[in-house]
Amino acid sequence: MTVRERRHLLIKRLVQRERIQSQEDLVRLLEVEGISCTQATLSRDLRDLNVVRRNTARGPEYTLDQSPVYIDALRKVVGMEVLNVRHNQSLVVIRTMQGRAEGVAAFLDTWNNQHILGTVAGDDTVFVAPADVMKIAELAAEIRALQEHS
Amino acid sequence: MTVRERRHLLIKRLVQRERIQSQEDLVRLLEVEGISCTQATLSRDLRDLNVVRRNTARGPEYTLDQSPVYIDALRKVVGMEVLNVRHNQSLVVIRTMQGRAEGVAAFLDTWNNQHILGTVAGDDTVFVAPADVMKIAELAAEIRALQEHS
DNA sequence: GAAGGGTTTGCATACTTATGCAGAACACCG
DNA sequence: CGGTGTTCTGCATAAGTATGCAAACCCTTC
Repeated sequence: MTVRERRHLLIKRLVQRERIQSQEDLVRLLEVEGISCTQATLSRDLRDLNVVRRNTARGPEYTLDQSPVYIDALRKVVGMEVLNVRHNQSLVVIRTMQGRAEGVAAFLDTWNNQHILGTVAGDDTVFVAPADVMKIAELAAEIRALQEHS
Repeated sequence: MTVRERRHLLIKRLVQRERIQSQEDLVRLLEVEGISCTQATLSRDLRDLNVVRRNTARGPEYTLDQSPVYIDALRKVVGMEVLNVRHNQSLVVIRTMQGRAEGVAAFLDTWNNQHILGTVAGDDTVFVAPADVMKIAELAAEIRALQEHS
């Protein structure tokens, strides 16, 4: 294991456990752990490690960028709840497990898919309004694709 | 609607549709849309709107910070799949809907909860190893709390 | 519509992060 | 080992972001 790899491991740990508000903060924390490097190196490390600087109520804070992880897990879970996906000329209708429609709709709403205008959920049925009725088959296919990941 | 609110709406739209690599980029895009302001104002807006600068393969890029949204949606969905949560002195055992254990475990793994050491999933059962057996009741309670959101 | 109090903004600049470049460290080979 | 190509790092500094302060703006109330 190279110096760089060891440093990366430690950065990942620190970033999850400590509140790090700047790269200089991190330089100091690493120093305490016996690893020394400059801010310039960390700038590159953080880029490579996919660490983002988010703005929390308590000021800036570096954290691992987890959205890609979350969305994958979500797809997995949601995919299992979807029983079938059908559509007519203007609406996609999703049948889900009993009581799961709301959860599936919540996912679709945050999915941020440009083809989705909006959703409404009953108990085991979700209506999805397409942004463009001409692309409705395409949208249905994208939703069906969710099932393939489960 | 105030100038500020209008600008915020537009920022949210732009940030989703365009590739914005710096606040100066955004100043220019807003200008095109007929809204003019300085970088300083945007710095404050982006903080307030919870926009983060992530490092993509194509360089820095501003996007809405969606992890809090995703995690909420996830909790909602996962909460519904959990039937009950019990524990002994060293393990938390979650019973889920048939076939849902894997999804629940995937969530727990990405949940990034310090009390969780690891998980294994069967078909309708998840075993959760606590980081510290002394805090196991606490961990079980946190997992149970997931159900309350659904 | 003037006074008063809170909010928003731009300016100037402090602070923070990113990067070109040159040298150091490393890895691979003969 | 010694040579050679690659990766990594620090330095100096460019590029980008945040912020104190004063002025502008925007409500409310009279």
